[in-house]
Amino acid sequence: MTVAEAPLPSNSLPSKEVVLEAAQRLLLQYGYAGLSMRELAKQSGLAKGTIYHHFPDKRAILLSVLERDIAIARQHIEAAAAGEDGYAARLRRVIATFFQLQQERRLLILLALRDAAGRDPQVCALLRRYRQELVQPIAAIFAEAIAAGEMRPVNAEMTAVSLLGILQGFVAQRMLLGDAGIGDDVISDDVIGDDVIDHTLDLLLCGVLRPPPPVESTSNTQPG
Amino acid sequence: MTVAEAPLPSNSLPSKEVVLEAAQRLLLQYGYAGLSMRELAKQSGLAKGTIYHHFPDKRAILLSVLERDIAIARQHIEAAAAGEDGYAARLRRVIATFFQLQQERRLLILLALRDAAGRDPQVCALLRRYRQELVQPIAAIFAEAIAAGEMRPVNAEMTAVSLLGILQGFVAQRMLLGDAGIGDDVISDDVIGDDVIDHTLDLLLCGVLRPPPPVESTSNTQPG
Amino acid sequence: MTVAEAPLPSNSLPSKEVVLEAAQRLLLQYGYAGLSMRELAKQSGLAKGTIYHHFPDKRAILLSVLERDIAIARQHIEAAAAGEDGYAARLRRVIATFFQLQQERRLLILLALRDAAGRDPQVCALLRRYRQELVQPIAAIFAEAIAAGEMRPVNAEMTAVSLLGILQGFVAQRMLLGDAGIGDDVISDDVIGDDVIDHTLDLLLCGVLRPPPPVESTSNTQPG
Amino acid sequence: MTVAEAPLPSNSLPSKEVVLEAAQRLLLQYGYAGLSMRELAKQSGLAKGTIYHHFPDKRAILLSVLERDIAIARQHIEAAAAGEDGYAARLRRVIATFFQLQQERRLLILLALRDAAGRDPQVCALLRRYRQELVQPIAAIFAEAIAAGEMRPVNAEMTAVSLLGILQGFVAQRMLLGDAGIGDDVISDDVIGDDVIDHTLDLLLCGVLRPPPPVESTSNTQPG
DNA sequence: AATGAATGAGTCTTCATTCAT
DNA sequence: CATGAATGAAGACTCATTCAT
Repeated sequence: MTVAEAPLPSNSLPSKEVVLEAAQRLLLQYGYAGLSMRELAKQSGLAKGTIYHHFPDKRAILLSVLERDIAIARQHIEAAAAGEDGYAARLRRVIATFFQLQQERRLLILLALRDAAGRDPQVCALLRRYRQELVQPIAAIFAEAIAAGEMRPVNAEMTAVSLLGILQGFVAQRMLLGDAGIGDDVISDDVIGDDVIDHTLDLLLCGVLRPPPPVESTSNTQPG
Repeated sequence: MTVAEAPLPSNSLPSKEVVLEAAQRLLLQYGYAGLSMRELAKQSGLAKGTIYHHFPDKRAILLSVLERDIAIARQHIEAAAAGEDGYAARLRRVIATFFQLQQERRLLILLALRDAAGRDPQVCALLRRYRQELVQPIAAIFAEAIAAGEMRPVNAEMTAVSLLGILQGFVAQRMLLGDAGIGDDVISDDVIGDDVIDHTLDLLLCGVLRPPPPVESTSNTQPG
Repeated sequence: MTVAEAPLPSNSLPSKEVVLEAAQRLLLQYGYAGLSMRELAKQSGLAKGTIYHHFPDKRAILLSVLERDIAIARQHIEAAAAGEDGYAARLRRVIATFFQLQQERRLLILLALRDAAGRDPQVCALLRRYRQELVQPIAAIFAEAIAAGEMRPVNAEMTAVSLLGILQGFVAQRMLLGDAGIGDDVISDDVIGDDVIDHTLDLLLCGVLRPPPPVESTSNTQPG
Repeated sequence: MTVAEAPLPSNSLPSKEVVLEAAQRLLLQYGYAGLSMRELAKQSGLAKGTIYHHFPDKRAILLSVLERDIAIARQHIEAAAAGEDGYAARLRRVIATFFQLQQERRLLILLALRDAAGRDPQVCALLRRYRQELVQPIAAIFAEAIAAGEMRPVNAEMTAVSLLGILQGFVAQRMLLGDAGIGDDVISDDVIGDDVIDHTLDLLLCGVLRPPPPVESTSNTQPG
């Protein structure tokens, strides 16, 4: 433990990181109000007091976890949204990345974090930032495509929010249907399959309506 | 206070209902783990012991609230989804009803209820039922429309889940952006406007892609 | 315990009183900061939670103890200060009463209570009231005597404060010199003797200076 | 910060002194039980561990503060009590010095220190010594004056204790009445005025009783 | 049906203290 | 001489729940 720390980088994470890792897992399972410092200490392998050496209080831990998640999520989503290939391909990457993040890092679901978050303005602000940093790169794709004349002039931001809603909906459904229960210790490995990705992209691009019979007009199918 | 309360049976709700009303509000604000029996008693105007006369424990209260919400939600959504008019009109009613329910009854958001729900199989089962009872009537619309040849042969259930996801996404966004914070005492009265409803229906029906030039073939618009 | 509560009035004190009794003893021993709710519960024979059923928090217990002490102290001191006999006799009663209160009820020493009291404006206010209610009846004696021409025109209130200071000084000395230590479980029974009372009254009345060569008799000025 | 601090040895007090200074302030504010090593470290500008380099434990800090206070107090009071001038003048110096010490050094009030002092025999012994070293030089004045026939044969030690009690009483009153609260950060600068000093000396010397109808002059017995 | 006193395990947090560096 | 990570007991206080009335 004291000698040659280099070869064991995974074992000797700085305590602060260990706490954050455990905290994210527990937050996911029990929510903020249900997160017990005692349990967090146990799972971190540290004494209760030690946690308070690194964080002033429970709330600060939530904020730190959120901050970290925001950074990771933005980085991945932005990378997925970028690219010079077609808009459909970029959207597909975003969708796949979202599901993958959910499985690998268990991030984002924190979007749904509502306990106590509801009362704390600082947490609310972070969640808003969180959402904004996800919405923006996706909205940018739509805006570009619309400008390029490849998409209809829909509201780019609303559309991005809609896409994120769809994705979140599938994630929630999977967690709910998971046989082991939400946030179980044993994380079910079943990824959200390609069928869901295909469906989502297809729906987003084309909608549900029959493509208009290419010969005559069907102009009145559009509402509003 | 004790005498002559009989003549007002309609005004003084049965205690059980009073508790459920208060419980729903508190669950919305603080989540399950954050729901305190003491606070529930105070808000119900009853003694703590009295609550235990009506419910065996805290979990039973959650279950009752969920049951009640399920009934109300199903009833409204089913009514909105029914009708002999066009599919677009029925979908529009569903969308509007969802947002309205959210504002009037504050239901549904419980979909996102995650604390302790994660550990309790009975609560999980209820949430699954909840979701199913919302998805089904919506999926039925899609199935009908597809059978009638008015919609493309998409996966009806996935599409219904997608629609619910979009709706939930907008609700979450509104709560997050509300200046008063999530679950605040003063519930912001701003409904989700017609623009959101229009956008959602339009996106769902038509997708984002440019409609193919109505003269020639549009076979290559579908991705994959 | 349930039947015939009358014959055991000392055993079946209402819990609130039991807590206050124990709290006063512990406050005396350890001060406010040193008062442990756990210890208080143990000494009260109640569970920790039960105490919080009767008092909202630790501070409220201090306030209640102070309130009770104020009432008792005022009542005794006022009774001692009243009377139609000579001023010296009344002062002597006040002095004796103060020492007796100290021994029997262990009150007043709370005058010296300084921990956390220092920070809490409400506690400070109570202590000021405490002091005022002791000072006033004593100062009244001096004021009367001065008006009657039986005492020199000294500042009555300052003189009362001075007398209380002397008394407090002897009490502090006795506690400090007590072989068992301050606030020990075994309360030393040695009262502050008549010699101290005599000394105090003599000093207060006559001062230390040699009386000017007496021309006439002044025999009745000296108590005893 | 680490380099070249040597040339300022007078400005950067030895750490031990810094700790004692901070400790005295905090003891005054919060008492012993309320003194937190964390806060002490912060106010000392040192790490918690460093404090334990200078003192074995918290109790030792209290003892050191007391020792230092005793030395300072004795030195000042003895100097004030000494002198070849009249007894009244020497007493007046003692009284003024006491109040001044209280304001400048905030010492002595520790006399009232009761937390944990009550349980620790060593601390009790120190407090007894403290008191003794204050009482003795004052009692000596009385003893001398009595021997010289300038004062009545009162009990010199009891009288000294009485005087200290009066002084302490005024100090307590000032702290209690101070608008800023006991031990506040902003120490109110208002000294106890000359009126209090005059009153105290007058009362001590002459008592409250009417001086017997003066045949000859006794003008020089009254101070001021 | 309703109450409020009572409980003990639980909450988050701070404590004084140790120790390797 | 100095640090900061670490600790486990203790701090005040809340929890869901029980029960006699």
